[in-house]
Amino acid sequence: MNRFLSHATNRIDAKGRVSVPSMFRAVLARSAVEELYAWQDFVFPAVSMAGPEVLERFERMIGSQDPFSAEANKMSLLIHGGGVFMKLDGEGRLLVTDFIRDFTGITDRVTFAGRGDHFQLWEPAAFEQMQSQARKERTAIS
Amino acid sequence: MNRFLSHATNRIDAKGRVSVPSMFRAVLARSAVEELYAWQDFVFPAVSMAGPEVLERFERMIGSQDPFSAEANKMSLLIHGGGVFMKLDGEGRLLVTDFIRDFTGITDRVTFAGRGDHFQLWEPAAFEQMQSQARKERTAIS
DNA sequence: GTGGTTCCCATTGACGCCCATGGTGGCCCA
DNA sequence: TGGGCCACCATGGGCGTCAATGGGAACCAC
Repeated sequence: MNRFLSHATNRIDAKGRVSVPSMFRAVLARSAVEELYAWQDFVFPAVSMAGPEVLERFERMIGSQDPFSAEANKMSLLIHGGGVFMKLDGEGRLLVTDFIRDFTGITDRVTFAGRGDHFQLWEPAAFEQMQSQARKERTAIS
Repeated sequence: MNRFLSHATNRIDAKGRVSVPSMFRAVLARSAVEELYAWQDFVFPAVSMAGPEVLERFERMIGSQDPFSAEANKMSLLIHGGGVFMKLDGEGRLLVTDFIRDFTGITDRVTFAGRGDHFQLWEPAAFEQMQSQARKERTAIS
């Protein structure tokens, strides 16, 4: 099963690096992903990461629209302006840049959360809160 | 991946220069772009930049239209009248001219935003605001 | 000349690449 | 089943390189 599952919280070191959980790195390795596409989530204060094929999927969505429309322009503002390629160092760590910090509120610890075909970086408290919130709403439904 | 991605904010120095993020310069170098074509975005208060091939693409679009139509006329006004060539100095900086300042409202800092096949210069607060607005409107994406 | 550019060079801090260490869990073997 | 060994993962830090920024001086145009 090649999915991103579960969640874990790791510490950011003095140089601003954090280890990606080995479980997630294993999924990436199986898909032979070298470079990660990271984007600022469209709903939550979290940064999502996956292989470059996700970006291509997003770009196909834009491609189906009038390239000069305000709609396509705004969408590109999010997936291009709000996205970036990242790569891990030799030890499987990534640098927590301002691009990530400003959007998520992350300071010294990161919660990695699996989301199936991608995973996300959260500020630990924000993740806690979002998760219990989702649980509440879910029980209301059923 | 040869795309303009992500966003970053740099300071304008006393001479009115600003460094183009190295990530973007790398993309330009890979395409062997020497001279940049800059134009005013059709929707937002931002100045876009890319290699000259983008101008040629625009011109082909005009060429395929009735040369006496109001559409072709307006288009030419935007891409020719609203466009200019620029080049970077030895350190990869560009001069922030009045052409750029007047249209974008940029004063002392510039936010560079990747847009796939080109990148843009924004007044930092305006970018921030536009992006978060786009995010609110487009929650349907993911 | 005067103002605005362009071409160099200097500085400082950030980042990439490597190697080191400690802690934990799994596994093997007696 | 208890002990011990080993592999792997998270984390720390050194050091060389590069990017972003600042500023001097030559150069050009009006």
